Amino acid sequence: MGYLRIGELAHRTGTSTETLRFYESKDLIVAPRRSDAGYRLYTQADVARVDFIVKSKRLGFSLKEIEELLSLRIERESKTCGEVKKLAQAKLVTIENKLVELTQMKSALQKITDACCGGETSALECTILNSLDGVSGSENYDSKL
Amino acid sequence: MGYLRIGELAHRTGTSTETLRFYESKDLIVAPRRSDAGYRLYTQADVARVDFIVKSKRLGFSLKEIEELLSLRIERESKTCGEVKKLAQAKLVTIENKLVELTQMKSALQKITDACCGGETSALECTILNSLDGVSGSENYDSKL
DNA sequence: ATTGACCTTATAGTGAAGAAGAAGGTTTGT
DNA sequence: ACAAACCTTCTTCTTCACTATAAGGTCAAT
Repeated sequence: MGYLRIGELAHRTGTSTETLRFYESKDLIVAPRRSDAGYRLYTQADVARVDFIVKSKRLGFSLKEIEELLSLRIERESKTCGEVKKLAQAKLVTIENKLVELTQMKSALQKITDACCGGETSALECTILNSLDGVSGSENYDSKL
Repeated sequence: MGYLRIGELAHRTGTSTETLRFYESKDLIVAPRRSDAGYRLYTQADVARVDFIVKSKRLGFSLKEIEELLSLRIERESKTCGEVKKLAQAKLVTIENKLVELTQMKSALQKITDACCGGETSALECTILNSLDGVSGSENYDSKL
């Protein structure tokens, strides 16, 4: 009971059937069992997995990075517990950097909406770059992780 | 004093000269003044602008979206104060959604690093999808903004 | 004055992430 | 029983965001 065909999975996750087959070809989702006619049959676990992929993409992760996140698990004899932990911690740093940058961006936008219309700041100076002054910069980001 | 040529700007922002010319062709950066020989001469403001572009890209914004963010300013007769404010608020919603998702991802990864090695959870169950259970889902995200 | 490291434009090529289409098989409703 | 709406594989096309190459001009040092 409860199997989904590819169209239904696409609908629930806001993707398309082509995209799902593409993800399968890239090993982002595991090849599901098939019906007698050869139709793909998905489960709820697949819905969660695809949701995760969609979300991660919105956050700027590439499919390759998403694969790494999804394969963060202990695989007997292939990956030790410590290795997984190390990888997860590296990803955590990436995410924390993104959080900082997003937060800066948020407060810059808030400054614009708060101050520029009816605020004391001159309207012509209200750009996101002005609002970011003092936080923007190429310092402190390890582009390679 | 203090002008940068394209190579120096590329170096300071972690981009390349080709990328900078490409951004100029896409109107993401304003065509700078030129030297007698036709060399592009950039200022500190350009450094900030490119830094912003690079950062925004890491956060999953497309070049088109970045252009929108950068053009959030009152342009006499083309955009009113209220229009800018409305746009900025829409962007704010997008960013807040990203913040929520990133935060969920962060705590999922923290669960992995905290619980999986030496924790009471069975090592084989330690995947990011398990950690995300209960928060993952395709609910509540306005994909169009 | 010439070498090397810069810069110029223009055009072509690449990789990621799909989207579209062809040709055909399956399932469901009427 | 037959049409509509699914599904299958395979191949080609598109968009985005660069990246590389060609052919040449500039600048600073030796």
